[in-house]
Amino acid sequence: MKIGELATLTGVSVRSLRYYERQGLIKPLRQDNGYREYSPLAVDTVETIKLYLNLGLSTEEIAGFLNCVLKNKEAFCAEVMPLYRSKLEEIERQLVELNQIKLNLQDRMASILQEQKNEEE
Amino acid sequence: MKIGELATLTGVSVRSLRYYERQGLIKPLRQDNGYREYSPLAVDTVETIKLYLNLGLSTEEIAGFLNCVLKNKEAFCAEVMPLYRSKLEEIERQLVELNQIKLNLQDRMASILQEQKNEEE
DNA sequence: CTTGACCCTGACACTAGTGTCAGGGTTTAT
DNA sequence: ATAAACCCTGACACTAGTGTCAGGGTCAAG
Repeated sequence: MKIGELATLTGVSVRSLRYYERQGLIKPLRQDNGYREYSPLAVDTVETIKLYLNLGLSTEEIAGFLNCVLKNKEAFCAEVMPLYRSKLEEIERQLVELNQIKLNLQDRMASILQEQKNEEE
Repeated sequence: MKIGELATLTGVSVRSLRYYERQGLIKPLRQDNGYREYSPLAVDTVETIKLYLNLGLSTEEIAGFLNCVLKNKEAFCAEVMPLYRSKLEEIERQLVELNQIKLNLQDRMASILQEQKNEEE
């Protein structure tokens, strides 16, 4: 199939499909006229890419194990687990940071409200 | 004082001080030789900028109320509260999203571990 | 045989703050 | 008077994925 068809089937833009190719995630054949020719399996590949992107992995990270997970169970691919671990740590760091900001914001909002209440008297 | 001195006093890089100026946050005078000349009050200004940056506000947002909060109590500046509210909402959206990713990651990690345990048998 | 829909590559823009370099001027202390 | 340390502006890089445009080729239906 051609790129537009794959885009429609997967909900991923043509632009992004070309980007994934450049990142080494998917390697379509080429027709004589230069058009990309995707196998029907490419739909699975793209769905898999979407799944990992939604887990916060980058295309570069995904490139490191995509071939493996397309052919095997995830548990078989040794690259995956360390990546999940470090990604989880990263997420947790971000959660801590965001929660701190949230608390600070709430403190300051409470102070303002209190201040305004005092003014009214 | 000159920019290097202000940088040392505040812990903010010279580069960033120039950036804050371009963003309209601070307006030093100029000496005859073109050097920026900061008043001692600039230290407070920069500390205030740091405080708001740490709350997740952008330089552009800070520019909208910095003059006011430098001269008044924060509660006096009407621009601040709506900004805090929308920033808090944004933070909460991000927290939800990150927590979802975290749960998904943990699920997948658990699946892999379970799978590997099954393999051992 | 022409029009519209599709495809190609390459490139710039965007976020937002910071690092860093080039190329050049000034000041301060030796 | 020279070297070190400081200042100036302007510009590119970086993240990471996507939008979008330019300029051009291809294909299918009328």
